Amino acid sequence: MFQAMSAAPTRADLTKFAPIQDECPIGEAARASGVSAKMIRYYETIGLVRPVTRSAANYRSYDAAAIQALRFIGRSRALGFSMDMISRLLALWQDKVRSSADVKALALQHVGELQERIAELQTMKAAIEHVAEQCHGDHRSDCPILDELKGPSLAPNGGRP
Amino acid sequence: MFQAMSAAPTRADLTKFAPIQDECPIGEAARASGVSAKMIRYYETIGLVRPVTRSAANYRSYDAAAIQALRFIGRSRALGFSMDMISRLLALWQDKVRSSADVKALALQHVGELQERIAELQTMKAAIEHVAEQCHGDHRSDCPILDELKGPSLAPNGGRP
DNA sequence: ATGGACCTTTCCACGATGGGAAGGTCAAGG
DNA sequence: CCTTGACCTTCCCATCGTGGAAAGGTCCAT
Repeated sequence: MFQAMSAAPTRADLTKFAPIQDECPIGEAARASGVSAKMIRYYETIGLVRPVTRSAANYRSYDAAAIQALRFIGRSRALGFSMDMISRLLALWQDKVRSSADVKALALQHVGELQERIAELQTMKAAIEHVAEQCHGDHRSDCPILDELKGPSLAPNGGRP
Repeated sequence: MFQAMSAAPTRADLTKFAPIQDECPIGEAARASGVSAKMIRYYETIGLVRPVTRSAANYRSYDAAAIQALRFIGRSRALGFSMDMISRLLALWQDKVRSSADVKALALQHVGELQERIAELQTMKAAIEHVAEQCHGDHRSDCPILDELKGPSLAPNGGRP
């Protein structure tokens, strides 16, 4: 990569990033995609994105397509998709003959998982709010919140009547 | 610990757990508290709970108070409290002269954090549901969900008119 | 005395992210 | 030409809470 020169290439020519193809180093790709350089490298090591070409100085070089893939990942992360799902979404995205049904199924699965987590958190919140309501919340030490956390007191006689 | 014997103790006496004090090894404490043995050891290493006494064979020995503390932690975890908050809750619990106001403040802070996370997840969920609604979800490949993830297409002229 | 259930420590892994060190490279300006 | 500062590279470590597994010691019942 990095251009096929007809004359003998100078050192600068070899190490520079080719503006012809809109290639840029990782920092710029990070800014353009909203994904940190750290994460871009990480996504590469776990195989979420394909390794990009390197400059003569071993710098990663990103073209517009690579940057768009990173942006795709970034937005997917922001919507809470797991790495695993993102990997599948990326595959669908790049598959010209995908069915939108497959994409929708993934999205709805994620919605379901989000709803599950929301319900869990709401259950926690409601439980805490419930006991907190009954806590006078003043200088006194007795506290239904701590009683709730302590759990059912162990019957001293072992439960026998 | 493990009893002060008046006569010369036999080896069995030294290694056995004292039933007088209701002391038990970690497995039983785990069953009794609902916290895994693994986690009990972890809580000890991070200083969340005080190291318990050991038998002559170096086995951890839990009494009723220790088990109740573990149960307290387990229930707090189940309500989503962070280790840090649990540490403060434990301190309040064991503080005879606490103010219930302090407990309530912690609880309400946690409620606020839960609400924040719930709102985040709900935002994600709503965004996905919104685009998913517009996806026909059939054999065709064009898909507003992927369009959303892809993000705003880069203007080919760089945004200039 | 043997076997199986238990205990001990230590190390590794996850998912996703950040921090930092040590060393190479690039571009601009003196 | 050389320096400087911004950038790149790899590698290691930490997070948080949990689990798994290895390697070795103990306990108890048969």
